[in-house]
Amino acid sequence: MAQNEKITINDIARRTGLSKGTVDRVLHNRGEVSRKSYERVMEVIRELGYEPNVYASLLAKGKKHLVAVLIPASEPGSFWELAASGIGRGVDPVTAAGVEAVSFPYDQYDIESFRAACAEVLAAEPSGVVLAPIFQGETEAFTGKLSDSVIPYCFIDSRPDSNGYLAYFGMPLYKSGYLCADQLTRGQNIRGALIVRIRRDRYQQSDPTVNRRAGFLDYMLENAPDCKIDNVFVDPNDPEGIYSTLDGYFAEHPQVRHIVMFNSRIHLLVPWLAAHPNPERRVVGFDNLKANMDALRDGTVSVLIGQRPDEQVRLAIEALAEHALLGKAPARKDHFMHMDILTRYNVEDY
Amino acid sequence: MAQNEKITINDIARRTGLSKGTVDRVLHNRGEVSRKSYERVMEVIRELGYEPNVYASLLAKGKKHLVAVLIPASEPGSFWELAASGIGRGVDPVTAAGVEAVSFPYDQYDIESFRAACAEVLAAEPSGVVLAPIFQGETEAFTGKLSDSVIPYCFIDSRPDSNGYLAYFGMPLYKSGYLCADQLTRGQNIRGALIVRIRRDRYQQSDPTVNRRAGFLDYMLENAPDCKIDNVFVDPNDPEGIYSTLDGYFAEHPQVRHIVMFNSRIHLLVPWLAAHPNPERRVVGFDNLKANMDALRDGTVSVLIGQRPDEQVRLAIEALAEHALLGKAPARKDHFMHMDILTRYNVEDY
DNA sequence: CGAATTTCCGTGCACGGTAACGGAAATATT
DNA sequence: AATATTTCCGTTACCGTGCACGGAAATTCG
Repeated sequence: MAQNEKITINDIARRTGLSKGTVDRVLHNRGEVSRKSYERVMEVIRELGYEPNVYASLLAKGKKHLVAVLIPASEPGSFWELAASGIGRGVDPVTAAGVEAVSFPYDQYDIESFRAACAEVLAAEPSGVVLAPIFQGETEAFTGKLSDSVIPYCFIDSRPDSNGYLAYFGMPLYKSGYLCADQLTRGQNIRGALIVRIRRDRYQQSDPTVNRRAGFLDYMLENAPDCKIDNVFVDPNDPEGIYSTLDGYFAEHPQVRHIVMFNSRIHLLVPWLAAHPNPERRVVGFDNLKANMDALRDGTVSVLIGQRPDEQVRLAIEALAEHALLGKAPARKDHFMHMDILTRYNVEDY
Repeated sequence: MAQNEKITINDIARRTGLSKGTVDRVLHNRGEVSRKSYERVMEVIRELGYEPNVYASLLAKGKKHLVAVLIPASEPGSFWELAASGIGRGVDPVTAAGVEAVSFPYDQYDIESFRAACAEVLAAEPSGVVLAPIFQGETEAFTGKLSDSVIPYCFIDSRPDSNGYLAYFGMPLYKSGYLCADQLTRGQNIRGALIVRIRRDRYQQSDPTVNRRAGFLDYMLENAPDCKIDNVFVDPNDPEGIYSTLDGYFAEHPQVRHIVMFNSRIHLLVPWLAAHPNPERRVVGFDNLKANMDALRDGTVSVLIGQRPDEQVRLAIEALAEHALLGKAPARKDHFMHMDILTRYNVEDY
C-alpha cells in the first residue's frame, strides 16, 4: 500500500523555478510575491495536488494551537459540568494533532466574571473559541472583538441570531419541546399536565426553555387540544418551597398525572415524587445530569431528553482545530444534534 | 499560556554527557548501548519527564500509520454502509494526526472473500485493525496472526469470547432486547406479539439477534407473562413471500398489534404494513438504515433502536490511532454504546 | 604484544516546512 | 542620472527525531 509519492514544497519549487521560500509565501499568502509568480505557484499546486505535511508544519512552527472554551464554571452535578467533560479527556486525537483546548470558566450568574473571562481569552490569543451565548449583549460585544482579531468561534447549546460564527452545535430547541410532549403523552389525548418552571428575574440571559415550551404547547394543541396545562413556579434554592408548591398544586388537581420541566432541573422534584408514588404518573425532563439519571433509574422520572453537551463541545473543538490546522471551514454551519431519549432501560451506557 | 519548556532528546543527551544517537538507541531499545549508559539515560528521562515529539518522529520516519477496517462491503442501504461512513469522512483529526484508515471490504456471505481480505490486510502491514467478528472460526485464526505480528485490533458490533483485543465498541445486545420490549409494550401487559425472523442456514456466522431475543423474552416474562409470542420466518430476498406470510399470520391472529424484528431489516415489512394501516399497531425494529428511517417518518414503524455503527468505527479507529501514535491502550476494553431510541419526532437530526 | 573482533558511541544528514535576513532588480524620487 | 524606496525572491538556520556510517575504545585472539 505504498502511498503515491508525496508532493513536497520543494517539488513545486523546482517545478516553478522558484525557491521554497517563495512557495511558502504564497501558501500562507503573506505577500511579497509578484502576481505572476503567485499564479504560477497556485497552478502547479493544483496540478500536482500538493497537500502540506502537518507534522513538518507543526514542528517548524513549534507552536501549539489553543482553543479556548468559554462556558460557565462546572459546578458538580450541573449541566455545564457535562459540557466541560467534552474538553480533552485524556490524550485525544485533537491533542495529538497539536491543538490544546483550555477552559475559561465563569460564573453564569455574574456578568462581570464573564467579562473577565473574555478578557483572559483575548489575552491568550487563541486560534479559536467555543462559547455558549449566555449573556446576550456581552456575547455580541465579545464576538465582535474576536472577528476583529480574525479568531473563529463556534457556538454550542444555543445560538444568537448573528452570523459571524464558524459553526453551531446544539439541540433543536423547538423540536425538543415537541418530542418532549410526545414522550410525555405517548400520543394519547390526556386531560391535564403540569409544567414546572423556574422564575428568571435578574439579567437578560438567553433562555433556551422558551423555545422548548413553544414546541411543547404546539404539540399539545395539535394532539391533545382538550388538555388543561398548568404552570407552577419554583425556586431552585428552596427545596421546601418546591415541596409545598407541589403539595398545594396536587391537593387541588389530584387527577393530573403528567409533569414536565424544560430546564435541566427535573431532579428538584424527586423528593416530592418519591414521597408520593403513583404508577400512573409520567414525568419528563431534560439533560443527563447525574441526579436526573438517578431519578430515571429509581423510576421517579419516566424519560429524559439528552443532548450530549460533551459531544457538542468536542465537535466544536474539532471544527476549530480543523480550521486552525488546515484552514477548512465545516461544510454546514448549523449542526443540530440528535435528541436522545433516555429511559431506565438505556440510561446505563449513556 | 506558555508551555513549560519542552524537554527534547538533546536536553537529555547534554544532561547525560552522551549523544542524541545513544539516547535514541535507548529510547527504542535497539541495543548497542552499555548497561551503565542505558540506566543513566533512563534515569534522566524519568527525572526530566521527557516525552517524545510526535510530529518530529513522524516526520523523520516519513511513515503514515495505517488502520485497516475489515467489515462487510457496504451495499447501499445496508447496515454496513452506515458503519463504513465512520471511516475518515473528510479531513478528520485522526487523519490530521497522521493515521489513515482504509477499508478492506468483503462479502459477508462468502467466507473465501473474508479470507482474501484478511490476507490483504496482513500484506498491508497495518498499525491496527478494526473488525467485526462475522465468521467466528476465521476471525479467531486471523486475530491469532495479528497477535503474532503484534498488531493490535478492535472489535465492533459484536465481540467473541477471546481476550486479545485492544478494545470493543458495540451495543449491549441482551439489554437492547430488553429495551426493545419496553418500547414495544410501553410497559403495558399486552396479550400478543409477533417476532419476525430471518432464517439463517448457511455458514456458522455470529448472530447478534440471539442475545437480543433473549433479552426481549426475559422482559416479557417479567412484565407481560400472559403475552403469547409468535414467531414467523421470512426470506429477505422474497418480498412477496413476506407479504403473504404476514397476510397469513394476521388472518389467524387479527388481535395481535405488536410486531418486532431483531435485525436491521424491519423495512422489509413496510409494504404489508402500509397496505394494512392500524393506528393501534406498534412496530419496533433496529438500526437507522435509510429505509427504516423513512418508515419511521411515515408512521409504519413506531420506534427504531439505533447504535451508531459509524461512531463505533470512529472510536475504534481513534483507539488504534492513539495506540499507534502514543502507545497508550484505552482505560477500559469494553465500550458498550448508548442505545438510541428513535421516533418520528427525533429522527430528523440523527 | 600486535592484530582482529566486538562493543559502544558520536557525527551528520534527512524529513518538510517556517520565517528571518539580506540582497538584486524594478520602480520612484530628487 | 544618481539616489532612495519598494517589490520580490533566494539563502539559510532551525524544529526534534530517526538512522546510517564510521571510528574509538575495549575485548578477544593468535
